[in-house]
Amino acid sequence: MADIQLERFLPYRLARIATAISLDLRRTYNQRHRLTVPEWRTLATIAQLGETTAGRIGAHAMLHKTKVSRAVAALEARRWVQRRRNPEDRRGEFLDLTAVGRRAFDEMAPDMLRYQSALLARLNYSPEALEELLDVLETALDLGDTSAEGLSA
Amino acid sequence: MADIQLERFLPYRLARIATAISLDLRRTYNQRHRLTVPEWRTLATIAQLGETTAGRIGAHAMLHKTKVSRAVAALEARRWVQRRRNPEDRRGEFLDLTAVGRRAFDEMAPDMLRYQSALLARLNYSPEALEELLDVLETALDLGDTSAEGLSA
DNA sequence: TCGTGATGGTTGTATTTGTAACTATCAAGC
DNA sequence: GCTTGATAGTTACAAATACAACCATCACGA
Repeated sequence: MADIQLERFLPYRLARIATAISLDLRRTYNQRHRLTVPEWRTLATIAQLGETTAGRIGAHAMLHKTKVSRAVAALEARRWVQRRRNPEDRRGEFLDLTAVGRRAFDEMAPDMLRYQSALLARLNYSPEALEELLDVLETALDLGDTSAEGLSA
Repeated sequence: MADIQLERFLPYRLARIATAISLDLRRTYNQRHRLTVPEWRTLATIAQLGETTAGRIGAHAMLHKTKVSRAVAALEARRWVQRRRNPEDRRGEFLDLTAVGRRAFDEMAPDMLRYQSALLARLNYSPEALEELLDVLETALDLGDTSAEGLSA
Protein backbone atom coordinates (compact mmCIF):
# COMPACT_ATOMS: atom_id res chain seq x y z
CA MET A 1 0.00 0.00 0.00
CA ALA A 2 1.53 3.30 -1.01
CA ASP A 3 1.41 4.56 2.52
CA ILE A 4 2.01 8.17 3.18
CA GLN A 5 4.01 8.63 6.30
CA LEU A 6 2.55 11.94 7.27
CA GLU A 7 5.48 12.90 9.47
CA ARG A 8 7.73 12.39 6.50
CA PHE A 9 5.51 14.07 3.99
CA LEU A 10 6.99 17.34 2.84
CA PRO A 11 3.80 19.30 2.09
CA TYR A 12 2.30 18.30 5.37
CA ARG A 13 5.36 19.17 7.39
CA LEU A 14 5.82 22.50 5.71
CA ALA A 15 2.17 23.38 6.23
CA ARG A 16 2.43 22.64 9.93
CA ILE A 17 5.59 24.63 10.30
CA ALA A 18 4.40 27.62 8.31
CA THR A 19 1.10 27.68 10.15
CA ALA A 20 2.75 27.60 13.53
CA ILE A 21 5.09 30.43 12.60
CA SER A 22 2.39 32.53 11.03
CA LEU A 23 0.29 32.23 14.18
CA ASP A 24 3.19 33.13 16.42
CA LEU A 25 3.93 36.13 14.29
CA ARG A 26 0.37 37.29 14.18
CA ARG A 27 0.14 36.97 17.92
CA THR A 28 3.23 39.14 18.10
CA TYR A 29 2.01 42.03 16.03
CA ASN A 30 -1.47 41.81 17.46
CA GLN A 31 -0.03 42.55 20.86
CA ARG A 32 0.31 46.09 19.62
CA HIS A 33 -2.23 46.49 16.86
CA ARG A 34 -4.97 44.24 15.63
CA LEU A 35 -4.24 43.67 11.95
CA THR A 36 -5.12 40.95 9.50
CA VAL A 37 -2.34 39.18 7.69
CA PRO A 38 -2.89 41.06 4.41
CA GLU A 39 -3.00 44.34 6.29
CA TRP A 40 0.26 43.60 8.01
CA ARG A 41 1.92 42.58 4.77
CA THR A 42 0.62 45.58 2.92
CA LEU A 43 1.89 47.85 5.64
CA ALA A 44 5.31 46.22 5.68
CA THR A 45 5.55 46.38 1.92
CA ILE A 46 4.76 50.07 1.72
CA ALA A 47 7.15 50.69 4.58
CA GLN A 48 9.81 48.96 2.62
CA LEU A 49 9.16 50.23 -0.88
CA GLY A 50 8.17 53.76 0.02
CA GLU A 51 5.43 55.42 -2.02
CA THR A 52 4.16 52.77 -4.38
CA THR A 53 1.05 51.37 -6.01
CA ALA A 54 -1.43 48.66 -5.10
CA GLY A 55 -0.28 46.61 -8.05
CA ARG A 56 3.30 46.63 -6.93
CA ILE A 57 2.35 45.75 -3.40
CA GLY A 58 0.47 42.73 -4.64
CA ALA A 59 3.32 41.55 -6.81
CA HIS A 60 5.84 42.08 -4.10
CA ALA A 61 3.94 40.53 -1.20
CA MET A 62 2.15 37.82 -3.17
CA LEU A 63 -1.24 39.22 -2.33
CA HIS A 64 -4.21 39.03 -4.62
CA LYS A 65 -5.33 42.47 -5.76
CA THR A 66 -8.62 42.23 -3.92
CA LYS A 67 -6.77 41.59 -0.71
CA VAL A 68 -4.54 44.56 -1.31
CA SER A 69 -7.52 46.71 -2.17
CA ARG A 70 -9.29 45.85 1.05
CA ALA A 71 -6.16 46.04 3.15
CA VAL A 72 -5.42 49.50 1.79
CA ALA A 73 -8.98 50.59 2.51
CA ALA A 74 -8.64 49.38 6.09
CA LEU A 75 -5.26 51.02 6.57
CA GLU A 76 -6.58 54.24 5.10
CA ALA A 77 -9.50 54.17 7.52
CA ARG A 78 -6.95 53.96 10.31
CA ARG A 79 -5.10 56.92 8.80
CA TRP A 80 -1.98 54.84 8.42
CA VAL A 81 -1.91 55.07 4.65
CA GLN A 82 -2.82 57.84 2.27
CA ARG A 83 -3.58 57.81 -1.43
CA ARG A 84 -2.60 60.22 -4.13
CA ARG A 85 -4.00 59.81 -7.60
CA ASN A 86 -1.36 59.46 -10.26
CA PRO A 87 -1.74 62.53 -12.47
CA GLU A 88 0.05 60.86 -15.38
CA ASP A 89 -2.29 57.91 -15.38
CA ARG A 90 -5.49 58.55 -13.60
CA ARG A 91 -6.35 54.88 -13.23
CA GLY A 92 -3.72 54.30 -10.61
CA GLU A 93 -2.86 55.87 -7.33
CA PHE A 94 0.21 56.19 -5.21
CA LEU A 95 0.13 54.90 -1.69
CA ASP A 96 2.31 55.92 1.17
CA LEU A 97 2.41 55.71 4.92
CA THR A 98 1.28 58.66 6.96
CA ALA A 99 3.42 59.77 9.86
CA VAL A 100 1.14 57.81 12.15
CA GLY A 101 1.41 54.73 9.97
CA ARG A 102 5.16 54.97 9.88
CA ARG A 103 5.28 55.26 13.61
CA ALA A 104 3.04 52.24 14.08
CA PHE A 105 5.16 50.19 11.74
CA ASP A 106 8.40 51.25 13.36
CA GLU A 107 6.91 50.22 16.63
CA MET A 108 6.07 46.71 15.41
CA ALA A 109 9.01 45.95 13.15
CA PRO A 110 11.54 45.33 15.91
CA ASP A 111 9.23 42.76 17.47
CA MET A 112 9.00 40.98 14.16
CA LEU A 113 12.72 40.94 13.69
CA ARG A 114 13.22 39.83 17.24
CA TYR A 115 10.84 36.97 16.67
CA GLN A 116 12.84 35.91 13.65
CA SER A 117 16.13 36.16 15.49
CA ALA A 118 14.83 34.19 18.42
CA LEU A 119 13.55 31.50 16.15
CA LEU A 120 16.82 31.30 14.26
CA ALA A 121 18.70 31.13 17.51
CA ARG A 122 16.53 28.30 18.76
CA LEU A 123 17.12 26.47 15.51
CA ASN A 124 20.74 26.02 16.14
CA TYR A 125 21.22 25.62 12.43
CA SER A 126 23.25 27.59 9.95
CA PRO A 127 21.17 30.56 8.76
CA GLU A 128 23.01 30.44 5.45
CA ALA A 129 22.01 26.86 4.88
CA LEU A 130 18.44 27.78 5.69
CA GLU A 131 18.50 30.68 3.26
CA GLU A 132 19.89 28.44 0.62
CA LEU A 133 17.19 25.87 1.09
CA LEU A 134 14.49 28.51 0.90
CA ASP A 135 16.05 29.80 -2.31
CA VAL A 136 16.05 26.32 -3.71
CA LEU A 137 12.42 25.75 -2.80
CA GLU A 138 11.33 29.08 -4.22
CA THR A 139 13.11 28.34 -7.44
CA ALA A 140 11.60 24.90 -7.75
CA LEU A 141 8.16 26.35 -7.15
CA ASP A 142 8.61 29.29 -9.48
CA LEU A 143 8.15 31.81 -6.74
CA GLY A 144 11.11 33.61 -8.14
CA ASP A 145 10.00 37.21 -7.78
CA THR A 146 7.49 39.95 -8.34
CA SER A 147 5.19 38.43 -10.86
CA ALA A 148 2.82 35.84 -9.56
CA GLU A 149 -0.79 35.48 -8.51
CA GLY A 150 -2.32 35.93 -5.11
CA LEU A 151 -2.10 33.44 -2.30
CA SER A 152 -3.21 32.95 1.22
CA ALA A 153 -1.59 33.24 4.60
CA MET B 1 15.05 51.93 11.05
CA ALA B 2 14.48 48.26 11.71
CA ASP B 3 13.55 47.52 8.14
CA ILE B 4 11.98 44.24 7.30
CA GLN B 5 13.14 42.91 4.00
CA LEU B 6 10.12 40.84 3.14
CA GLU B 7 11.98 38.62 0.71
CA ARG B 8 14.43 37.74 3.43
CA PHE B 9 11.88 37.36 6.16
CA LEU B 10 11.57 33.76 7.24
CA PRO B 11 7.88 33.65 8.18
CA TYR B 12 6.98 35.31 4.95
CA ARG B 13 9.05 33.00 2.80
CA LEU B 14 7.82 29.89 4.51
CA ALA B 15 4.21 30.99 4.18
CA ARG B 16 4.63 31.51 0.44
CA ILE B 17 6.33 28.19 -0.05
CA ALA B 18 3.91 26.19 2.03
CA THR B 19 0.94 27.83 0.36
CA ALA B 20 2.25 27.16 -3.11
CA ILE B 21 2.86 23.51 -2.31
CA SER B 22 -0.49 23.12 -0.64
CA LEU B 23 -2.19 24.51 -3.72
CA ASP B 24 -0.26 22.22 -6.05
CA LEU B 25 -1.14 19.29 -3.91
CA ARG B 26 -4.77 20.23 -3.75
CA ARG B 27 -4.88 20.46 -7.50
CA THR B 28 -3.45 16.96 -7.56
CA TYR B 29 -5.94 15.27 -5.27
CA ASN B 30 -8.82 17.23 -6.71
CA GLN B 31 -8.16 15.53 -10.00
CA ARG B 32 -9.72 12.48 -8.40
CA HIS B 33 -11.92 13.78 -5.61
CA ARG B 34 -12.99 17.29 -4.74
CA LEU B 35 -11.87 17.79 -1.16
CA THR B 36 -11.03 20.85 0.86
CA VAL B 37 -7.64 21.08 2.48
CA PRO B 38 -8.92 20.27 5.98
CA GLU B 39 -10.86 17.33 4.57
CA TRP B 40 -7.82 15.94 2.85
CA ARG B 41 -5.66 16.37 5.92
CA THR B 42 -8.23 14.80 8.16
CA LEU B 43 -8.55 11.87 5.80
CA ALA B 44 -4.82 11.38 5.58
CA THR B 45 -4.42 11.63 9.32
CA ILE B 46 -7.04 9.01 10.03
CA ALA B 47 -5.56 6.82 7.32
CA GLN B 48 -2.29 6.97 9.08
CA LEU B 49 -3.26 6.84 12.72
CA GLY B 50 -6.01 4.30 12.33
CA GLU B 51 -9.08 4.67 14.51
CA THR B 52 -8.60 7.87 16.44
CA THR B 53 -10.39 10.91 17.81
CA ALA B 54 -11.09 14.39 16.49
CA GLY B 55 -8.88 15.88 19.13
CA ARG B 56 -5.92 13.83 18.10
CA ILE B 57 -6.43 14.61 14.47
CA GLY B 58 -6.36 18.29 15.25
CA ALA B 59 -3.20 18.05 17.30
CA HIS B 60 -1.48 15.94 14.73
CA ALA B 61 -2.42 17.93 11.64
CA MET B 62 -2.44 21.39 13.24
CA LEU B 63 -6.10 21.83 12.42
CA HIS B 64 -8.42 23.82 14.60
CA LYS B 65 -11.10 21.67 16.17
CA THR B 66 -13.89 23.39 14.29
CA LYS B 67 -12.17 22.56 11.04
CA VAL B 68 -11.81 18.97 12.08
CA SER B 69 -15.41 18.85 13.18
CA ARG B 70 -16.61 20.13 9.83
CA ALA B 71 -14.23 17.99 7.85
CA VAL B 72 -15.35 14.90 9.69
CA ALA B 73 -18.99 15.78 9.07
CA ALA B 74 -18.25 16.16 5.36
CA LEU B 75 -16.30 12.93 5.18
CA GLU B 76 -19.03 11.14 7.06
CA ALA B 77 -21.62 12.43 4.60
CA ARG B 78 -19.51 10.87 1.85
CA ARG B 79 -19.42 7.62 3.80
CA TRP B 80 -15.65 7.75 3.96
CA VAL B 81 -15.49 8.02 7.71
CA GLN B 82 -17.59 6.49 10.44
CA ARG B 83 -18.00 7.38 14.07
CA ARG B 84 -18.27 5.20 17.11
CA ARG B 85 -18.98 6.70 20.47
CA ASN B 86 -16.38 5.93 23.08
CA PRO B 87 -18.16 3.80 25.67
CA GLU B 88 -15.61 4.61 28.35
CA ASP B 89 -16.05 8.34 27.93
CA ARG B 90 -19.20 9.25 26.19
CA ARG B 91 -18.06 12.76 25.36
CA GLY B 92 -15.69 11.58 22.70
CA GLU B 93 -16.00 9.38 19.67
CA PHE B 94 -13.68 7.21 17.66
CA LEU B 95 -13.29 7.92 13.99
CA ASP B 96 -12.18 5.51 11.36
CA LEU B 97 -12.20 5.13 7.60
CA THR B 98 -14.86 3.02 5.99
CA ALA B 99 -13.82 0.55 3.33
CA VAL B 100 -14.86 3.11 0.73
CA GLY B 101 -12.84 5.80 2.44
CA ARG B 102 -9.81 3.59 2.63
CA ARG B 103 -10.13 2.79 -1.03
CA ALA B 104 -10.43 6.45 -1.97
CA PHE B 105 -7.39 7.31 0.08
CA ASP B 106 -5.34 4.48 -1.36
CA GLU B 107 -6.28 5.72 -4.77
CA MET B 108 -5.00 9.22 -4.11
CA ALA B 109 -1.95 8.45 -2.03
CA PRO B 110 0.31 7.41 -4.91
CA ASP B 111 -0.34 10.68 -6.70
CA MET B 112 0.63 12.53 -3.56
CA LEU B 113 3.85 10.60 -3.23
CA ARG B 114 4.60 11.16 -6.88
CA TYR B 115 4.12 14.86 -6.39
CA GLN B 116 6.58 14.80 -3.54
CA SER B 117 9.14 12.86 -5.51
CA ALA B 118 8.86 15.19 -8.45
CA LEU B 119 9.29 18.19 -6.24
CA LEU B 120 12.30 16.69 -4.51
CA ALA B 121 13.81 15.88 -7.86
CA ARG B 122 13.33 19.43 -9.05
CA LEU B 123 14.94 20.73 -5.90
CA ASN B 124 18.24 19.25 -6.67
CA TYR B 125 19.07 19.33 -3.02
CA SER B 126 19.95 16.60 -0.60
CA PRO B 127 16.72 15.11 0.75
CA GLU B 128 18.53 14.21 3.94
CA ALA B 129 19.55 17.81 4.50
CA LEU B 130 15.98 18.85 3.89
CA GLU B 131 14.65 16.31 6.36
CA GLU B 132 17.13 17.48 8.89
CA LEU B 133 16.11 21.08 8.54
CA LEU B 134 12.45 20.19 8.90
CA ASP B 135 13.29 18.25 12.03
CA VAL B 136 15.12 21.22 13.40
CA LEU B 137 12.24 23.57 12.66
CA GLU B 138 9.68 21.26 14.18
CA THR B 139 11.74 20.93 17.30
CA ALA B 140 12.22 24.66 17.61
CA LEU B 141 8.50 25.19 17.21
CA ASP B 142 7.52 22.41 19.57
CA LEU B 143 5.70 20.53 16.89
CA GLY B 144 7.36 17.41 18.13
CA ASP B 145 4.31 15.22 18.14
CA THR B 146 0.66 14.87 18.92
CA SER B 147 0.28 17.29 21.74
CA ALA B 148 -0.30 20.84 20.61
CA GLU B 149 -3.24 23.17 20.50
CA GLY B 150 -5.77 23.55 17.74
CA LEU B 151 -4.90 25.81 14.87
CA SER B 152 -5.70 27.15 11.46
CA ALA B 153 -4.89 26.02 7.97
C1' DT C 1 -12.43 60.11 -33.02
C1' DC C 2 -14.11 55.87 -32.62
C1' DG C 3 -13.59 51.10 -31.52
C1' DT C 4 -10.91 47.37 -29.20
C1' DG C 5 -8.34 45.54 -25.88
C1' DA C 6 -5.42 46.02 -21.93
C1' DT C 7 -4.59 47.82 -17.21
C1' DG C 8 -5.39 49.66 -12.22
C1' DG C 9 -8.37 49.04 -9.02
C1' DT C 10 -13.12 48.08 -6.68
C1' DT C 11 -17.23 45.56 -5.51
C1' DG C 12 -20.98 41.67 -5.27
C1' DT C 13 -21.75 37.26 -3.80
C1' DA C 14 -21.12 32.68 -2.28
C1' DT C 15 -17.93 30.02 0.64
C1' DT C 16 -14.76 29.31 4.19
C1' DT C 17 -12.97 30.53 8.38
C1' DG C 18 -12.24 32.04 13.35
C1' DT C 19 -14.15 33.23 17.77
C1' DA C 20 -16.89 32.45 21.28
C1' DA C 21 -20.61 30.44 23.19
C1' DC C 22 -22.92 26.23 23.72
C1' DT C 23 -24.22 20.97 24.96
C1' DA C 24 -23.01 16.93 27.03
C1' DT C 25 -20.19 14.34 29.80
C1' DC C 26 -16.77 13.41 33.15
C1' DA C 27 -13.89 13.97 37.50
C1' DA C 28 -12.89 15.74 42.06
C1' DG C 29 -14.07 17.57 46.34
C1' DC C 30 -17.28 18.17 49.77
C1' DG D 1 -25.63 13.21 45.74
C1' DC D 2 -24.27 18.24 44.60
C1' DT D 3 -21.33 21.70 43.26
C1' DT D 4 -17.38 23.36 40.36
C1' DG D 5 -14.38 23.07 36.77
C1' DA D 6 -12.32 20.65 32.95
C1' DT D 7 -12.78 18.28 28.38
C1' DA D 8 -14.83 16.46 23.58
C1' DG D 9 -17.10 18.14 20.21
C1' DT D 10 -20.74 21.22 17.73
C1' DT D 11 -22.80 25.38 16.23
C1' DA D 12 -24.12 30.50 15.56
C1' DC D 13 -22.55 34.46 13.92
C1' DA D 14 -19.26 37.77 12.32
C1' DA D 15 -15.26 38.36 9.63
C1' DA D 16 -12.13 37.09 5.91
C1' DT D 17 -11.59 35.05 1.22
C1' DA D 18 -11.90 33.72 -3.67
C1' DC D 19 -13.75 34.45 -7.96
C1' DA D 20 -15.90 36.82 -11.32
C1' DA D 21 -17.91 40.76 -12.94
C1' DC D 22 -17.39 45.46 -13.01
C1' DC D 23 -15.90 50.78 -13.73
C1' DA D 24 -12.69 54.03 -15.25
C1' DT D 25 -8.90 55.18 -17.87
C1' DC D 26 -5.42 54.58 -21.15
C1' DA D 27 -3.02 53.11 -25.71
C1' DC D 28 -3.25 52.06 -30.26
C1' DG D 29 -4.77 51.52 -34.75
C1' DA D 30 -8.37 52.33 -38.59
